[in-house]
Amino acid sequence: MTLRIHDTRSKKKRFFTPIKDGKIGIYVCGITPYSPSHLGHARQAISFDIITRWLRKLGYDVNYITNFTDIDDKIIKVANKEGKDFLEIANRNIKDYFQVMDSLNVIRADEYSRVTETIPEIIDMISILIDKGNAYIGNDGVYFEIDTAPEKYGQLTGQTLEMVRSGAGGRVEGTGSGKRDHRDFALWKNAKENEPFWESPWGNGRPGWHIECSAMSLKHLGKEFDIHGGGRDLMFPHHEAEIFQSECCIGKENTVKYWIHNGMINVNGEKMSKSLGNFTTISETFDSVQPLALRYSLLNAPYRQPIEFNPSMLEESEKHQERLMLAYLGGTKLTNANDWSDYEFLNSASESFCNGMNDDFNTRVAIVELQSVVKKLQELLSTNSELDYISAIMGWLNEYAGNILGLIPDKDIVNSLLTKLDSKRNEVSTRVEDLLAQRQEARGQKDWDMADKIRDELNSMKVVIEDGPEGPTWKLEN
RNA sequence: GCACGGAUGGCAGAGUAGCUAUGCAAGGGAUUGCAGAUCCCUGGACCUGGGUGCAAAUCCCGGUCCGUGCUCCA
Repeated sequence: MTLRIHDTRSKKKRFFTPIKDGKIGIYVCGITPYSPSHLGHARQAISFDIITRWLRKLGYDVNYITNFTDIDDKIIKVANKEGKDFLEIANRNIKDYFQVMDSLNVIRADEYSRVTETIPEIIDMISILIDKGNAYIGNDGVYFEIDTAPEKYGQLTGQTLEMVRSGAGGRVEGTGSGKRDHRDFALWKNAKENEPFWESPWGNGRPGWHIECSAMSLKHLGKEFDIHGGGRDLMFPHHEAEIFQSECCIGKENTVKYWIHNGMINVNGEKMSKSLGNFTTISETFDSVQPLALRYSLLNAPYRQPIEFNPSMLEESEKHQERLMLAYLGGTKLTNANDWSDYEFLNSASESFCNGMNDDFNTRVAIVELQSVVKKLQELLSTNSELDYISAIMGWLNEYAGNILGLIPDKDIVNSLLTKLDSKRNEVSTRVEDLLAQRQEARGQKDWDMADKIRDELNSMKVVIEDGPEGPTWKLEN
């Protein structure tokens, strides 16, 4: 089965073929770093992390570019409020972004382009648009004139000029500013007092919201590239504005081959967003859940579906992720990872997994396969037999749960986890074995009160007892 | 209002025509003194009204409800 991708522009799943053989350019709209990252950002980052991981797995040479919009009204607002430089605010939040995304096992993009480092390219692009007659200079900035390319309206959202012209639900902003038409959008905003600015042929100012992505994708990926991504909420106006700017500037249509949009995170049926104030930051979430469990829960639905966020969904993921880790650590202790091609069960799991991923990156289908493989591993571990099979499963897990889904931490972390567990275990081992022997004696005499008392004591040492057919075993709570 | 998308068991969530999704939760069983972990089994769903088909959760039309976008947003 070959890869199919749902393309927002054509509104259907299309078989994927790159523009250039073997190479893929992908640009994803990043964040405006005016506050710490919330779960919506995690969903976006993880969605495209999975997409690039899978494209690479398919053998493509992927160039993954994303950005920080590090100058913007909201950043300025926060900066003024705190009496700090706008870049200090941006950098602080970018630092937070990297920190949480690293712990979510998001592989870093090849480039994190920044608006403040792309000003010359942005100015070039605006100049071209003015020269070509697509943009005009208003009294407070430069604007793109929609009427110069009306056929490009509604490319992603299906809206027509007339619809928006006629009312937009009564929420049309007055032209007010230097705009000729309320649908025109700013390419360059003249600086007001006490605002950061850059020099330009049109006076001191800064870029409008949409132009930076057109300029940055052009700068890093060229005039045409394969995939442009971002959150669903960016379809309009942001991505449609990009289509206007890029296509008019470059003089070509369809400069992006596939448009990919990830779904939103909902809270009580409503989109999580900064403006509604119903957001949970990623680092907050880590107080109650392991980072990889959060990752798991975000992969538990296909990237385009909305995800309803609530505590029980996190609990369930935590359970699954813990089960995966316990089984994985158990296997790691016993044997090394190995090739799995001799095992029919694992081959068919791979096949279903890959079919799911090739069907527009359906991680939910992939996770079902993962669950069945983990179950198999638990089964083998509980009987402690078939080491060859276990090592084949470990190989499978490294590839699919690790490299593709990113649910297994780095080898170093796994090893340190194991040694940490071991050393802790050694620390308490003598004492535990001693108590355990006493408990066994009590149990032999059917002195259940005594036995349970000892068990309570062990529990208070964070030691969990599991009585089995071959006597009790114990482990440390993490 | 307009555009786009969605409606599946208690919950989460796959599935574009015919065959058990899956997981969590629930119930039963194995194991156990109890507990836990693990294993086995069970029940339970396709918003609504029409249509097409031998056959529809799946395709078509109408309705209802919900979400997103139309304003900053991942």
